[in-house]
Amino acid sequence: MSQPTRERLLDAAQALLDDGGIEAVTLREVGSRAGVSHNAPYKHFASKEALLAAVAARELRQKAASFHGDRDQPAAERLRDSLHWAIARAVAHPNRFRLIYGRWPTDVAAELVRAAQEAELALIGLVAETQEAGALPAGAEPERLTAVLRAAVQGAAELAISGHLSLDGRARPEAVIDDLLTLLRGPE
Amino acid sequence: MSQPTRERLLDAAQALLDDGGIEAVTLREVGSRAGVSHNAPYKHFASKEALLAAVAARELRQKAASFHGDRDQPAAERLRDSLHWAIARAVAHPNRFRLIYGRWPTDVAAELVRAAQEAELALIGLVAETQEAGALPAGAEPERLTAVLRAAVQGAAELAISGHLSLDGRARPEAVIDDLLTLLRGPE
DNA sequence: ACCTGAACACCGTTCAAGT
DNA sequence: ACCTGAACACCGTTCAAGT
Repeated sequence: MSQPTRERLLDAAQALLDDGGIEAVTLREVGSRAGVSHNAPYKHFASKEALLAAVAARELRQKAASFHGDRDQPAAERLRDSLHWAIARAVAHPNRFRLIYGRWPTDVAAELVRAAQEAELALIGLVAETQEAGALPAGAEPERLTAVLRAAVQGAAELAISGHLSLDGRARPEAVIDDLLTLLRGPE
Repeated sequence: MSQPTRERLLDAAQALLDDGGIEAVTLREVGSRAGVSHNAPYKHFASKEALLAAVAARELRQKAASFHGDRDQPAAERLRDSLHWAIARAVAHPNRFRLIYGRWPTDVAAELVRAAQEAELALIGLVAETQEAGALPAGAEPERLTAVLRAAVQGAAELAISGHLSLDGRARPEAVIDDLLTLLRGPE
């Protein structure tokens, strides 16, 4: 109750999103759960879409903040942990994942990309370290190698969430990433 | 006009989806474009969701049908073409792509997975052929190698569509797949 | 500065009725 | 078998008004 209304609105929207998907997020229910009327959100957000964009941006910032890892661990392990963490997060909160990468007007999409930049740069650094440690091909540009890993993580997470990862539905998305890392490490 | 109403409803829904995203698909507009009333769709589909599921299934079947390729080409080229085609299709019709892999009740999701099985099996066969041709690691199980490639394709397409593929937005998703294929081919 | 209640246009769905 | 028009509950958004 001591939280400001804006934060309570964000929390309520996120909880509704997690529980019932995007169509469960109505301003009337958001307002009700935050203890205000159904149009009080308009005093804090320009529209329902702006409220959802704030939820998405908050999730992206939290993702970026978790990309530091133990400095004691080898780079290859930290990289693997980071990629696994991203997948676990997507599987744990699939509707947030869908929200972030869903359909947005261009200006909102640009803001979300900006919120993801910190995590992207941290990942590129981790990939470069792993290359130096000999656990990834040294010849490849870190940016391009990172793009390959990010695409695999994104796709494995989305296929797992939607049930398309394997025909029997038993394949685990983390195993796909482990296979990729093993294959990239090479035969030697 | 000679088309049955059911087909006209599907076409109208797909056109609205392509043009304005999922929120532009209203039964009133679908009916109007198909030349019927706003609730005539209920005589052909149980709900709006069932109509959208039929649009998604149709798109998936078309995807499967395009996975044969020229028998004259080497397997590695056919594989690369198939993966590029899947990405190009997603970029050309991003809202159909989002619809297919979006949030569905479990029974609908299962039906969509079934509609994608044919394409999945064809891809596994193509990967196995490419392994035999020496353009992919021979030691890996074709199913697991296919899962890696599918995840990368899915993720590269989604990141490209949402603008998250690269910070400057100039990276192309097809290049990510080419990089992956080159890396997997190995240093020899 | 922040909130409320009424109102408006729009939507998915149901239902009784029509051919 | 296929379709229509009215009706219902619900939604995002706007607006005048209140503290």
